[in-house]
Amino acid sequence: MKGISIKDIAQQAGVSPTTVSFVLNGKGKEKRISEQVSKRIMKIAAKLKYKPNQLARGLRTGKTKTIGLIVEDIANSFFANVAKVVEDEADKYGYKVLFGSTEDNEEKAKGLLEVLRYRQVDGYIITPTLNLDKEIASLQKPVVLMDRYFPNVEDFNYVVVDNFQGAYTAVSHMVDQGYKKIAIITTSSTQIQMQLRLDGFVQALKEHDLPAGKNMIKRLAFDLDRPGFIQEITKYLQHNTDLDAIFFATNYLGICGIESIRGLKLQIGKDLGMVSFDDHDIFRLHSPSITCVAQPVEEIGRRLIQLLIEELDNNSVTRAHVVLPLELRKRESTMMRMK
Amino acid sequence: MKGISIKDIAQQAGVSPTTVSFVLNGKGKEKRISEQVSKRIMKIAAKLKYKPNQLARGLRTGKTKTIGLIVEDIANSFFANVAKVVEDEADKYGYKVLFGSTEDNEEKAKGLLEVLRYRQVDGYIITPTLNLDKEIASLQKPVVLMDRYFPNVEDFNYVVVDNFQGAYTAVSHMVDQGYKKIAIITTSSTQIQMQLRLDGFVQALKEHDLPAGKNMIKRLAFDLDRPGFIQEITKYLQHNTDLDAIFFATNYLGICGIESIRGLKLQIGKDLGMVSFDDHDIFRLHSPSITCVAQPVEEIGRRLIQLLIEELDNNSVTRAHVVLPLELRKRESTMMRMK
DNA sequence: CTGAAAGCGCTTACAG
DNA sequence: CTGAAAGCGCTTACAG
Repeated sequence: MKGISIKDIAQQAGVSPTTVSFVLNGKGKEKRISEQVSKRIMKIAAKLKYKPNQLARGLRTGKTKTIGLIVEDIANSFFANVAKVVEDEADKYGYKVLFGSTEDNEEKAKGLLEVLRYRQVDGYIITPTLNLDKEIASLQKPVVLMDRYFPNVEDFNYVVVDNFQGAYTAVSHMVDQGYKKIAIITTSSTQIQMQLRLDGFVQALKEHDLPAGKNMIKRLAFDLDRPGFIQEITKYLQHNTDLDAIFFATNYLGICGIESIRGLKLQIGKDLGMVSFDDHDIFRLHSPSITCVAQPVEEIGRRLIQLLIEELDNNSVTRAHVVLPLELRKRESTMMRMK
Repeated sequence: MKGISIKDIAQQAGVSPTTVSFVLNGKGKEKRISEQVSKRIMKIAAKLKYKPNQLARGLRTGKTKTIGLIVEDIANSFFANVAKVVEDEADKYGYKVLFGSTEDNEEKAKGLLEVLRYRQVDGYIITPTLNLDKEIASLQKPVVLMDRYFPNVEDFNYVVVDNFQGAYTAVSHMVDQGYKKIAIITTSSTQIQMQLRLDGFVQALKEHDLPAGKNMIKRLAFDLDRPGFIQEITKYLQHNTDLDAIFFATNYLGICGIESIRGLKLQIGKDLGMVSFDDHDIFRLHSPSITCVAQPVEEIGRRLIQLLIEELDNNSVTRAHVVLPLELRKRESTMMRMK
């Protein structure tokens, strides 16, 4: 059970632990340890397969080389894909990732922050829930927000996508394709990313002089389960038979939307056009395939780590607000309008 | 930056750090600390929002309350879903999860083990790559394997599914549905879980007196990317036009299979039946929907943590080999045979 | 060129 | 009933 410690090496090399520490941390030259001694120490360390105890090091230095990643739901493909990139990128800098899912629940998020805090993580990547700004501000460590941010708080780094532009682009594309009565199905969340998607939707309708009244906007409680979403969407579609296209504000709404529309025996693209926010394997493979505005997952992950590492390494406190564009992926669900 | 330590509380309470430690660890009674003192300490700790430094505690006790989770690919929906359950379950016992993806690459896996080891994780859940048994055996901490195991090594706990039965069931179902020339598309991996799926496939064919020759088995290099898989599958199908059904041995092969078959303008279910190992949102939503044998993700996650915690808490060293059944989900891809 | 010593924040065996 | 002290394995300011 007991591992090799610096003491063991010191003993075998006939020097002090101090010297071993210097050499192993590459400070041999700086501290003017003789070549001989350095080599001897290195050799012994290698032979014994010495691995520094990160706990002890962390306790002493205050650095754990660990990043806390808080997402909404690690099982959701968007977050899982970002997590993968984050993991890879963090690894390049010697950091490991502790993760947790909030389910977008405030209390769960606070619990996660608390746990990560007393595990002394060096920095955080956080998909915040509502009202989490105070908690985050008290973290005293580098933080980068993802997916959403606090519109009233300038003081956090973040990497998000241009939700307004994404929604606007999606809806304009539908208009170009000949759809005229376009509704949005979104969640009841008042968070900024959802608000901006709604704003982009409304703006696009207005600019094209299309009806943008209340019944073109359907908000669903975001704590429903899949059958609940499907039921609600189905009901809405049944009561609004004059619609000719739907913009779904998240990928899971889009997926539930497909099931709802098919349940009603309507043909996607022909009877009812659709675009979803956020891509998903399903959208590419479904027939008809589903048009979407896709998030640049790779770049999101890379920028998150890049910002975090910058602050971690340089101790610089630059505030960066990164807003990445979305990409419209035109597919069959908006290509089959019979006009 | 500096947090509240046990010393601060001791000072304010006018007692020693020892006493504070006893009280805060619920050993007040056992150590016969007076009610008065205990209450005073608790109150001060609460007021100061004291959080024990896990690093220091870990250094002293050798326990970090951290589990290392090594999967093949956290972005793959199966592993992402298991990770979610593992996270939730671990949380119930006060454990956090450090994760990493191996890409089924031996060297990457070894690197991960090394990192987790010197971060002193208390236990491991590992999706092993080939030849990782020596490394794992040297871990000196509780380990539970998932998804696959080492057939020659009895000494590890594991939670897997009954791959043989799953493949056998899938193929038998196809036979029942009237398909007669059934091929398997699998990877070139020689790992046990893939071998058993192949064995189950062959066994089912033999029992039904169906051709089970070499050209009914297509193995693909597992390091191909998506277009590579699609190209290879397409080529295989073009050269074997007499097949009437395919069993795909993993969900990503199934997904690529859908694309390949559609690229060839064949109708799934009618021209070519298909079943995939492992369910996926896509299979449920695709039209036609895709029959699969599904893994019990929830139960896998629960059993993994249960086994690990058992060993962690009781220090018991029971060897448990859990083999869970798969569930055949009959869908349209095996329902449309014209006979 | 090298080392003794202090200290990070805990826990626990020992002493009284 | 309570506390002084040692120690987990490191790093680093200080001394020589």
